[in-house]
Amino acid sequence: MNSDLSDATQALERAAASCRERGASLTAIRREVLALLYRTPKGIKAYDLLEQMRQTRGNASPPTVYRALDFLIEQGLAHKIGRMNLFVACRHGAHSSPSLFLVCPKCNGVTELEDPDMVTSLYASLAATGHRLDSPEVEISAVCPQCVAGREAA
Amino acid sequence: MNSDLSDATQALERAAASCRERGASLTAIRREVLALLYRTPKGIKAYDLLEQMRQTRGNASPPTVYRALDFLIEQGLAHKIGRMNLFVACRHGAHSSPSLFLVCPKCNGVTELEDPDMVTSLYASLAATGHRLDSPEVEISAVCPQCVAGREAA
DNA sequence: GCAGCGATGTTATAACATCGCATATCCGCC
DNA sequence: GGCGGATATGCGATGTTATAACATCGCTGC
Ligand SMILES: [Zn+2]
Ligand SMILES: [Zn+2]
Ligand SMILES: [Zn+2]
Ligand SMILES: [Zn+2]
Repeated sequence: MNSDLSDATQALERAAASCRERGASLTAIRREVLALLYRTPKGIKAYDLLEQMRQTRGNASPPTVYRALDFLIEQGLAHKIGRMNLFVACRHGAHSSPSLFLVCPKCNGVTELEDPDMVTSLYASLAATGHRLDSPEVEISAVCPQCVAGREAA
Repeated sequence: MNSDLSDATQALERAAASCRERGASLTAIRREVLALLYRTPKGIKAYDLLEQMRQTRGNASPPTVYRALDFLIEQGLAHKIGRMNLFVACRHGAHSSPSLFLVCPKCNGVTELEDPDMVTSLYASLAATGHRLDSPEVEISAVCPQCVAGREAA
């Protein structure tokens, strides 16, 4: 049975609720963008997103999608992978602990990984040099399991 | 006394030697770009680099600098910080172990940090999910010591 | 009504990066 | 010296990613 759809719907409703709690609102545009992000778990580029948007909203323009993305990132609902100019939905409602973003150089897929031990070690390293961790996004280039196996997924 | 200059000169000569070992050649353009990277340890953008280049080489164009940067990155002499579209010289001749790149969101400065413990922990995390580390560049957003102290360096 | 405000529409442009093809330079070989 | 391939550079155009600037809409409170 089709649980993906209802999963996505539930996730959208949770997202809307968490925005409301913070006094922000998940408007129709933002909701559509977030839904598209949910549909492409490996990440999507802003202009591909724009193209998708235009299918239901002919007048969508770059600011339309960038504004929605900025909002979603502010709300912790999405992340940007700078290395690849790729945007992904956050897999963890709203996480306080940083995530590792594993970017596969073969298939360009992104995997979000939470790992408390890593983060502990990370904090220690940074503290030792006087730095303070700022964002929840740590980008790492790492070949994904599929591509390690040689299957070179799309 | 002015040891920066001779340091940079030495570094350039080491770089040239390591290129030669690999059958590559550090040509005049590439050498100039690398020298500019050495002069801006916090990282520099491609088009700022281009502007600098034009002061001594009026006909420099975007491909001029991007080609040189690609070469330097291939040779392990420079790194790209995807998050910021910033390029930095590698602080470690040619390093096999990955580095952490701490990008300060206040001053946009980049610090390259080698930390074996972190890397060990990182390998463990990745192996646990079937990933294999690919590139020597791990990007982390972290406020630098100067900015932690509130000095908001340029 | 009508200010105040957040969101959106719209146009243009800034900023970053690559392509394609011609020319030049180097180097080993005849 | 002359040739041929590989590498490097010049140069114009183009492609890709992101933001600036300004107008407008729709709601809420007064
Ligand atoms: Zn997340
Ligand atoms: Zn992959
Ligand atoms: Zn390095
Ligand atoms: Zn700083």
